[in-house]
Amino acid sequence: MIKVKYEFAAIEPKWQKKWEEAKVFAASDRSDKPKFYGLIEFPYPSGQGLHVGHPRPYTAMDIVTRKKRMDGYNVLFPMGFDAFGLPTENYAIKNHIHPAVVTRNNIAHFTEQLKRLGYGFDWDRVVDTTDPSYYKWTQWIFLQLYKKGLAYKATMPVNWCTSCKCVLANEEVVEGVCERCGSAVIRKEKSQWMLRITAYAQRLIDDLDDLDFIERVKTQQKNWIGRSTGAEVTFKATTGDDIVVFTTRPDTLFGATYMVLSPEHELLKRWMSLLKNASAVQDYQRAAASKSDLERTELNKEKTGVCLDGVRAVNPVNGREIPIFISDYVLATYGTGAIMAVPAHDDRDWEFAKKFGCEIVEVVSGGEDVQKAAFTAKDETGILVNSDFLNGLTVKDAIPVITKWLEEKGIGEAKVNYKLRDWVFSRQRYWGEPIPMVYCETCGWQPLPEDQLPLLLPEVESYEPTDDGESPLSKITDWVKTTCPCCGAPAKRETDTMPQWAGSSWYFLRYMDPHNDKALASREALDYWSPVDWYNGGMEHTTLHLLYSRFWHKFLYDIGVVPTKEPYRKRTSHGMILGEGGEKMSKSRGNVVNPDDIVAAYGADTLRMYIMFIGDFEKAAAWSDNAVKGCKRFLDRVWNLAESCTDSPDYTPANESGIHKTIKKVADDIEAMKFNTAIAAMMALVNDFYANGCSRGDMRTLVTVLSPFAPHICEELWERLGFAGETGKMVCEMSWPVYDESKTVASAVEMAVQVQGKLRGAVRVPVDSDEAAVVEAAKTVDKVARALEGMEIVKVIYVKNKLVNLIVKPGK
RNA sequence: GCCGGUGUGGUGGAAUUGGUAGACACAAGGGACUUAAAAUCCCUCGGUAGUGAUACCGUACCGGUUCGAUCCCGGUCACCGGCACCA
Repeated sequence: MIKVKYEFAAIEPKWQKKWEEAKVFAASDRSDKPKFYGLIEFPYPSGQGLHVGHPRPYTAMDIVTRKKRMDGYNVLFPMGFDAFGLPTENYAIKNHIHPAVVTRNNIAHFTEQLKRLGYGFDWDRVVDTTDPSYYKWTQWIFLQLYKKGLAYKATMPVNWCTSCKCVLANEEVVEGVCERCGSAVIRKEKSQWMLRITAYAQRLIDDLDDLDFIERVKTQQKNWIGRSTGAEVTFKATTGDDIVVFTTRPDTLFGATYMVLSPEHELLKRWMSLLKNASAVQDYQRAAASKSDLERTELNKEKTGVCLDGVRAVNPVNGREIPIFISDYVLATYGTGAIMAVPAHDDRDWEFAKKFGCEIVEVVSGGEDVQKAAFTAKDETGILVNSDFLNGLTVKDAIPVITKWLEEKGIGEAKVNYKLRDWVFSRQRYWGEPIPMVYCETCGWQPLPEDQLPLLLPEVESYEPTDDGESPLSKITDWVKTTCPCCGAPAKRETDTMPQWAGSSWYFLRYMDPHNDKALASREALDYWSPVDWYNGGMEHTTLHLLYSRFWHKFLYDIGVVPTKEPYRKRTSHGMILGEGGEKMSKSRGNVVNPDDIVAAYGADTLRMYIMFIGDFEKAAAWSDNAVKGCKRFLDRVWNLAESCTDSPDYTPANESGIHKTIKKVADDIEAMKFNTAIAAMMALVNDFYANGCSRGDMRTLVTVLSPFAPHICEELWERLGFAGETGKMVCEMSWPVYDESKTVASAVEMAVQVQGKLRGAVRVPVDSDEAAVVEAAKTVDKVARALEGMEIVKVIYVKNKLVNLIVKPGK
């Protein structure tokens, strides 16, 4: 047999061209077939081009959708580009090229690279978030949000990235620094457009229950939304003002021995003139304001604060007067920005009380001495003490009693709080969707009439962000100056743009009907394709893109635009591809692998095979150049089989059982995203073909089941073996082969024989042999016979077709 | 600190979720072919002892349940991811 290496460099472009010409991957909007919508996260078209991380999810979903087509589904598998954003803008600034031009070039480069990998995308449905015919609808959705009161302008302390010169959403701040550039994030008072995602907090939690999302995505989203139940309680200040606090432990109200307000609390302004230590209070406020988020959290070891001298509060349950502090361990942005402190039963309050000498009163017994440590258990171990009418109750029972009491007295009520904050939606940058709002001195903020959409980004000379925190658009006076849609008087446009997450929050809807200029998509298309059946993407988007897009979708559902309350039925996630040493790939480490190089050296099919064979799809995996060669070797071996196979259309008897098993195994593994074991099964089958010889019939099935993974070589083999001529179809248009369950089981099985639970040998017996026959056969095995010598069998454990375990004791 | 996950040969990883641990690959070693190299093909490949058949040990560590544990339970350690003063 002559061993040759197949000419992937000629074969791959040939089939890519044929697929494109025949439009085999175009989704049909009308079909009798069931629909399947498979989605991967569309890339940001960066100047560096495709990274080897990209092909992992893309190849996986390409395999899933190719398989679904073979199963008879009408498949939608689209691709697009999430092209607004800072890197393009920064590149444009540096090189004096318009971001739109940069984007166009990058998209062209990405498209070329993606096509070289042989993906079955429907290229007629490409979306680009920076295309005015696309962002018209992003703006339209914003206007609907505004009309329903879910978009509002508010002045508040926001996260400000000192390097990007731009505000960030809470989700974009990671460990106190900017998620993108790693620079320090500070608090800055700014007037911002906000989206009221908090209005959907409960539904975003509840509706997870019915979704087929991997568990860690669900828990991560729930943790991020951070629901907690408790009560809001009003304390009276000695000035007569109300101080409202939120607590999850209303049962400990009798143990509240002081209060703490956040340094930003608004009552402080009102009280300032009454305070004898006003200057110390103001110093503390200033110090807290100038701290970055990072400093504020880093310094969490040592509590700081100032006691107000001149105003005190009254505990409403026992009438005791208690001091009020300000401290930055109380956050302005959570609950009411004020707390009642119960040092006996809260670690933070305890620590603060020790430092400032506050009284520590035990109100829940069952723990250690509360003077030595806080007792925080919320379970049945604690019994209320020193708490008047609550005494003797468990914590669990006391909570409803005290809550009811507070409600009856009109000083409190049950309350649910969320960690989730409203979404800061303005960015002071150029390369984003303009926010379609106009400010009029007399009418206030007015939405742009929908017939004026899209509101186009104007041409500017400089995209440079400004140091004063204004968007570059603010300098385009011609564009800023407009008239009020309401009264016609001179007015100004909003000059901030939308964050990158805007366009990606609804793109999957546009794929359903990408060229519609009357609506974001037609009702028929939405009804037919919704929801996305399977969405694969990165874990890093769990609390950003995935949460935002669920929110927008729920809103669109509420206003009757989309037919489903959730956008995605199933969500899976892939692990990262690391560099050769197991470290993250980066230019500075010099361990970046360029997919183009791999395609040039080994072909796209080899890259696809390797990236799927590399390991567990959900886990991170380190790149290995050597292991790539193993996959190339496998494809060469498949190629060479076609030269040597017999003409028989039937399965070779020795291969038959293996073929049936492999058809089933590969199908099951694709569904479970266990691509590595699917490939292992095909490798084992090919090893059998080499050992047993193979027929044209064997090859027909092998090529068919391998085709979703390595589509180019399989099309070529399909043609060369004559199947293209016989069927008039490409292999990607064929049906998935059927397997015969009865033939997946061999006629004889090897069963393990154990004595006292220890493996002593194996017997080959007919399938489904009964216990007695197997035991008799087992006794003839040398090692078993030796172990049974002088023993009496007292018990037999028999597992059909698996093993037999003989339990013995010394005989006579 | 809280939540979630992982720990298996020299390496990546399998094991139908309680039933023969190490499939399939990579690397390594030996051999064949070759003037030579590459490629290809064949053999070995968890550890210890033994020429050998074989025996014992072995899935991070300690213990438990079971005829039988990589899998279940309790405890310990290590690493990874998320959240982090959220009242």
